Amino acid sequence: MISDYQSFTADLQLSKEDICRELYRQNTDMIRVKKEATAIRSLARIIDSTLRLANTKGFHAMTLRDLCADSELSMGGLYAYIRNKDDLIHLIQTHGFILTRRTLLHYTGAVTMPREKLYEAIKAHLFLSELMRAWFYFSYMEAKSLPEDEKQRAITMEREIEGIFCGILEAGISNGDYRSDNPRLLSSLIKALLQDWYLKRRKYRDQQVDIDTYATTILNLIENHLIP
Amino acid sequence: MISDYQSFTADLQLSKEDICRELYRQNTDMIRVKKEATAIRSLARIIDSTLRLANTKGFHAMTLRDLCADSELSMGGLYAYIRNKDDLIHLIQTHGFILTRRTLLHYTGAVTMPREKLYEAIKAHLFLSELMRAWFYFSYMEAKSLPEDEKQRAITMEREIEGIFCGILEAGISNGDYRSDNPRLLSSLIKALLQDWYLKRRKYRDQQVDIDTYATTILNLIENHLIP
DNA sequence: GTCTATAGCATGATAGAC
DNA sequence: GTCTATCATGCTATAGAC
Repeated sequence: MISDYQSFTADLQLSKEDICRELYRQNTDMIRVKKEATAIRSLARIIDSTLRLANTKGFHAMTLRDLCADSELSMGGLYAYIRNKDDLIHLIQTHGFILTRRTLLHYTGAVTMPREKLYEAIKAHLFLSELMRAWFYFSYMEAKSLPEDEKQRAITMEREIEGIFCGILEAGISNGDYRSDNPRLLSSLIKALLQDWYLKRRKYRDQQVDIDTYATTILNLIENHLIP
Repeated sequence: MISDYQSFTADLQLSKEDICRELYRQNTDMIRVKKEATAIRSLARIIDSTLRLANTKGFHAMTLRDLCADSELSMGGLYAYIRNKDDLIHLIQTHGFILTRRTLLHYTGAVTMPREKLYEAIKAHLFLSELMRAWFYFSYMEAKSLPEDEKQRAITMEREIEGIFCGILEAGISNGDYRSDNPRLLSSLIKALLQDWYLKRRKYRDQQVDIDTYATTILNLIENHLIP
């Protein structure tokens, strides 16, 4: 169970290194660097820089020269890790998918009561998107210009997440916690609210709304609607 | 007062031509075509094509050759209307601002009771974004890569809209219609829900949720929260 | 007022030295 | 394993014919 954002951050051994190791091993075909240690270090830098630059000017507007400058690699060096610009997208998306799937399932799997579970799912998604804001932002903003296979992967992931929320609402309706309503529509609305947190992060910072307040506000909004 | 989407569409004389005429007259410095009638016709085509292409592949990825092909102008012809690619953004943004401001003020100005006014504002925004979906989508997605002055204009417009909703909620709280709460945060959440309608249009089409249902769902969500 | 042709430049990608 | 140097492409923007 998650108590608040502080404890979540401590809990989740974010260990970017672990994920980069997995990334490296999954992509030995396109990565031509054989020494794992250096490869992992470079991959982390490449992903980091790409996310930063792409989120500022857009992925297409970001040139590979920009990326090389920011990640402190040469053009030749970069091309040891990717075959072309689209491979960058693949690396980044895979990296985010692994972490998101792992985290959401872990935290919602630990609870069974619908109301409690809804709160856990909201917090897990929100907190994760806070920690990985750059990835969530990238993934949302570049979705429309992804290569076709990546687009499909992204849609599947989206459905999976909305399915989690929808399942919780359905369970709550059938066990009488919630009144009868359209769970699919409501889970879409919850998702929209969760997304606004990382899409319009600055707005909430200006309003001095903190993440725990945001989580409870969403929960209250939904519960006041579903519990007469 | 707006009754439903059908009547709204009929009401609003969308007359793109009127707006293009205004656009033309406001931008005689950069438009080198002197015959108003042809200029207006071309402007409408240019804006239309730009929105379509930019929303598919992104504004930066859209080349001016793409645009010329789609709008049936030559490169030289196009450059009679703009000085550079950024001028396209200016045209499009101005065009949307004029229409949005005009519509929202018109429909919310006609009502005074907060609860009624909230419903009108939700409908006006939602219906407008449905009619002008391409513009709203463009404006949201390209916001981060706008030239600095355009970015400021966009932020001002955003604030104006959120201010309208916030004002309504505050009025409702102080006249006792709503219980006391954080109106600024709530108006941000309302905005997020309104945005999801045009950002994820396909999702709601797949769910077979129509626009009038969406409007009442948002209203109910907020009222169930604010009216105990 | 609109066209075709082209200048000038920045980009993605590669070859080959170290 | 990483670098510098270079190629081919495709872009924005303009010049000049009609």
